[in-house]
Amino acid sequence: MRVGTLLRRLIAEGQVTDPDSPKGRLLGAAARLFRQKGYSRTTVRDLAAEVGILSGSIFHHFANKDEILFGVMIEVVTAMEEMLKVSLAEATTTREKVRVLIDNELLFIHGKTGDAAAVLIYEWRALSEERQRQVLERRDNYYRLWNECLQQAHDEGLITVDPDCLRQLLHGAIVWTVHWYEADGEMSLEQLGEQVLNMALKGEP
Amino acid sequence: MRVGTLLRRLIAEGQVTDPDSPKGRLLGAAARLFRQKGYSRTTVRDLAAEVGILSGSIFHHFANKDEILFGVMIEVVTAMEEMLKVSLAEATTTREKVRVLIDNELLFIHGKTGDAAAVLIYEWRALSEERQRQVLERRDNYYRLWNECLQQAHDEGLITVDPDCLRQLLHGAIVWTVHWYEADGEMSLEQLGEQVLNMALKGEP
Amino acid sequence: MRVGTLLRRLIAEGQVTDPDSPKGRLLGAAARLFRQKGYSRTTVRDLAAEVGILSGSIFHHFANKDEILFGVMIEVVTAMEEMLKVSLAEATTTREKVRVLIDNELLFIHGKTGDAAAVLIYEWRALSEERQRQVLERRDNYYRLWNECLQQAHDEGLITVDPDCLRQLLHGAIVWTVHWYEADGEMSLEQLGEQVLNMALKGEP
Amino acid sequence: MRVGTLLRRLIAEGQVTDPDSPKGRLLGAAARLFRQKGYSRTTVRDLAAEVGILSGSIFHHFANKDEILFGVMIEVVTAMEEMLKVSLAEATTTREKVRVLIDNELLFIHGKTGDAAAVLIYEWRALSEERQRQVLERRDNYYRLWNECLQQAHDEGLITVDPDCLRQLLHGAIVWTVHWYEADGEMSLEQLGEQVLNMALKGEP
DNA sequence: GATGAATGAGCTTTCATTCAT
DNA sequence: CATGAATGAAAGCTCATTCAT
Repeated sequence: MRVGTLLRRLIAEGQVTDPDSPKGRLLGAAARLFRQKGYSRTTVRDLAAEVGILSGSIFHHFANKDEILFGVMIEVVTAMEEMLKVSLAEATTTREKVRVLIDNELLFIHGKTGDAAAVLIYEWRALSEERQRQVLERRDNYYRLWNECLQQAHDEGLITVDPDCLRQLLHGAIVWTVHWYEADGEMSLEQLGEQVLNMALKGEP
Repeated sequence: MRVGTLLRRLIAEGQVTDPDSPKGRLLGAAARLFRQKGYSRTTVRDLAAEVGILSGSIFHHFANKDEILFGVMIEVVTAMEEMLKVSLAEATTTREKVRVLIDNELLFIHGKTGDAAAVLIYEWRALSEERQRQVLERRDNYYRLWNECLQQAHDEGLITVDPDCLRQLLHGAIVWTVHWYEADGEMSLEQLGEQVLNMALKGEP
Repeated sequence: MRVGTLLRRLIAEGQVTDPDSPKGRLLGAAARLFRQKGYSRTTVRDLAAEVGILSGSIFHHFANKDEILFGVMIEVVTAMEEMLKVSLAEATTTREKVRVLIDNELLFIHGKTGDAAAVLIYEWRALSEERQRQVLERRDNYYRLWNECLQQAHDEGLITVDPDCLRQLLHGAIVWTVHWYEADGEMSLEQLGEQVLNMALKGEP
Repeated sequence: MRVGTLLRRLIAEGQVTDPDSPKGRLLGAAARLFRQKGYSRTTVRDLAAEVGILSGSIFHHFANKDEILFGVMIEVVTAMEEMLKVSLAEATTTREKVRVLIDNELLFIHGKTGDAAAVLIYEWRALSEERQRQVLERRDNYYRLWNECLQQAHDEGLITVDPDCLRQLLHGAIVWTVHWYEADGEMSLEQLGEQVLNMALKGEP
């Protein structure tokens, strides 16, 4: 399944905001600016200017700035989890599943949702504690999917190191690609996924 | 050589500020607070309170807030580079050298300089562009050391993937440990280093 | 005559808005909220919410917020004056008339119109100057009725102090009951009226 | 004892702010403006302009606008209570004491503290609930002095009505003078006090 | 009539920075 | 060197009012 297809479903379910609605355009601009300049250096006036409205109008859609950050984060983490579930269900072997873990994350980081994903990772401390808890719930669900999968790989001898430790190391390696990988460079996203998979799995084919 | 020994040398050379001087205490507090709350959410008053002076007095030591952030970053990046140089010189085999790359970075992230290292990584966008350039120079020197070393490992067949790509993946994996590795947990820093090394090098123990 | 009877007449005459009409319900809610929270701390949205419409719709009934405050004030001051006229006409002796002055005011402050009466007294400065003038006219008519009556009482030797001064003192004493008198407490409104009358008239039972 | 003498003592004790200090000048201006335009229609910019500083500087002296209102109120209620205590101690007969109750209040309403006294009375709802409690404590102390005194007058047959009710009626009559009494008019403040005393006490001189 | 998104001026508050003492 | 009051620009947010639907 393609990400686009899933997003349409999530929009229909109300879990993700339609990017063509005023609120959705605001979230998109927020993701872009928060990533570019950081949350606290982005003013609501910047945000408003980006979507062509006035600063006061923002507060028709969000109660405060924190809620915008929350919106960006919760929607992308939701989409990541849902997409991962669907993709894992489509994979047959454990090896394929591990590949799915990696590719799914790379897809969200370097696809259209890249800004939101980067914000989710790098603006964590800027979110109010109460809302951190809500995002955390979702993120834990997502991590659980990783853990189950890597545990299975460990049981089958595909990997030898502690699955929990490996998850964190891989996650770090993938997340960091935000800073250097260029989608339109020499290496395709698939090749990058393969490199990471190689790092994850000892021996092979 | 221990980090402490090196730092004393760098202090003597004026490349790093004596942490017992007023300016040094300020930098230490800045590193801690910038990491904890983020640069823009840390006020100059917070900083002053942390070291027991009043906000106005800070500007006897630094021209502005940006210069404080710069101070934190430039000193840690300098120390990381210098320490890496020394440690690499002490290593004999290429394998050992790769290990040194990893351990050196882990040491800076989880040792006494951890706060500054985290700030270097996560507050990059907060630094003014002109000073970013200055830090970048140093960081490029540091990366060059990694590249040379990994290139050699590649030439010797220790690693098979593109050294540049591997460097970034490893760097990401190591940097991310900031978020999950606990120095006083079950796993020692050395064991962690070994895990990363295993991930880096195909084949043997 | 009862207040209710008079109000029906005033509604028929168009001097007071029917409290069951949308506009009337708005005025009632405004009186309540303006008294409770004060005019400037009551938002047009609060008002709309109270009567179950949306904020924009308010401006079909009133040109602006100031006009709502004016509506509350002018209607209650009108009713107070009209009611006082009727009641004075029904009184025979001067003593009875003074009693009517007092009771009429107490009735408006502690009856159904209490909120509006309190707003009239305590939100004076919030009203635009131009509209203050209009309310002032009515209020002066009302005061004239007091003055005439107290002057008569003075001429008859019922009171000895300056009628104008006495009017203000009594008015103050009555208005302040807003803050402490409880209609469902031990003292009936009539007993309260008697206490005030005693204060007003020297001498006899 | 004169009010000025008492205020000097209270300033020395730190219970009242020196009106010549920056903070004191701010409180004076706040009392004036809050009375004139109402608390919520007075902006901190108005306040700053009134004392010739910039709006930001206000927050060196007060944490927020609410604290300014609190400052105005708590200082005047404190002074009223302290002044009343001293004056009551100087009075010999009960009749004199009742006169002191009245005169003290008139003095605060029409003297230099008049603005603050008016704010205390008319901006009550604008104060945050937590701080209302603190002012309430002081005000209750003040009312207790009234009650004790009027109770004594009742025991001695000077007054016949319920002391508690009388206190409220008198208080209302006095407070309302804010709206009509002019210190530079025909009637002196002493004459006004006498009128109120006459209203309070049956029988006479 | 009612809606509700948008407006835009204006609010309180924050904060890096300055400077006379 | 340290102080701390003052600065002033800019922040997040509020809210009466408008208007196309």
